[in-house]
Amino acid sequence: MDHSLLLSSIAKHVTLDKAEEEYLVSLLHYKKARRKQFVLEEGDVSSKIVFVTSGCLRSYAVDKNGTEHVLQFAPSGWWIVDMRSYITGEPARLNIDAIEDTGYLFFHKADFEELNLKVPKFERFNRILGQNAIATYQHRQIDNAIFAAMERYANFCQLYPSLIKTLPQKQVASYIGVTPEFLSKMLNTQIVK
Amino acid sequence: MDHSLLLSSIAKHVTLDKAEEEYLVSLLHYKKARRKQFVLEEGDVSSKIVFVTSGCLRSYAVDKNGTEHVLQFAPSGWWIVDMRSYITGEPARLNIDAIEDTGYLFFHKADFEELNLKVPKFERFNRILGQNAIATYQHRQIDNAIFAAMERYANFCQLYPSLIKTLPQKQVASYIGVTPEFLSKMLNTQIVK
DNA sequence: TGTCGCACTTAATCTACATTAAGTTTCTGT
DNA sequence: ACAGAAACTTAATGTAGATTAAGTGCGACA
Repeated sequence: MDHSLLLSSIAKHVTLDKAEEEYLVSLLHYKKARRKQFVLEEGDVSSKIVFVTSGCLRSYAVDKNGTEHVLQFAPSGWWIVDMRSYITGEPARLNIDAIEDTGYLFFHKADFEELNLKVPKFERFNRILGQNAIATYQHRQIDNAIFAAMERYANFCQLYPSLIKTLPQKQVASYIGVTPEFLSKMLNTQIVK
Repeated sequence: MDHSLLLSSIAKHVTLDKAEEEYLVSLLHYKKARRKQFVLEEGDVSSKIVFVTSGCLRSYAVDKNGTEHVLQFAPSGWWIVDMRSYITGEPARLNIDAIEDTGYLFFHKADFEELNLKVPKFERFNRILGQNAIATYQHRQIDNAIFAAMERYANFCQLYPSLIKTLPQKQVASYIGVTPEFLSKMLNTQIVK
């Protein structure tokens, strides 16, 4: 289990001392998920906070026809959780699974909360992380509200230049909110890029 | 200027002592906005964090045809900000204006940051507030992805039972992501509620 | 106290994107 | 190395919701 990515991501915002780092690391768990394996299934409680170290996870919701709608990709360095379920203990509405073989670190809820109480700098980090997440959600919401499918695709390419190369097209379609058929047509009809 | 709503909303999550409360209050400013007045205009920098005490604000983005898309309503007790602009100092993509005459408290960015550094309990409050906001954004995103317009309307009625009575229908239409014409037709065609 | 603007309605027409279906290609597991 | 399953494509048809346009009712301000 390699914590360096997590620690360096924390170090961008706060400076933990040796003891704090060791304490943090002592609460950390590591797991692997093979391609297509679930990290969280809709209906279960999201009782972990997950940080991806290798590979890629995705979160998605399923509509009444069974169609999947991707909300987020989490390549290495990203956090992922069903936040409502985490906070309230209600069953999750999101599924989280692995797009490719993935390694991830996680905190159990009780440990994460304790860490916030005992290490104020960690709480600061999480306050800042929360603000950044809000900024990201607001922008996604604006983009979805004011842009047509083609522009959302262009946005996606800019936002995830690395993912666009490795991700199956149908995952991208699901993220930008169109069917794979429509995305295919769009890309082969219009002169793009 | 009345801080009681803000203080009681903080008190739900952390217990500030007298000195901390006084310090917080000393950094607080109060303003009124008349109906239709801007609190933030697209292109300006969102350098305040706003907490509504009376009336109602809204945030919205404008598409290339000039159509407004409401992202959030902020009745009393709610916070509102263009978070990316607040964090980075970039120009805001959101407009924030008053739906009716509104009173609001706000922190300047420098004061808000200082308060977080000096009062760890305030930072805890903001960490929790951030988590709650993320939960809300995730749910809105799921709803938009998997529900049709009529279901989004029903959701809205459940989520904002007070607003649905006072808000002009066109604002509701803009929030749920349809035209006023289509919402009107939907409500008068289908047997609702 | 009237009128001007704005919220709301109705209805015809239009369009971005969905659905269905069938065929081709490219992975993936054994 | 091969079989089956995915991913991708193409194209015909379908539909939720947009656009345009015209008209009604009401609340605010001169």
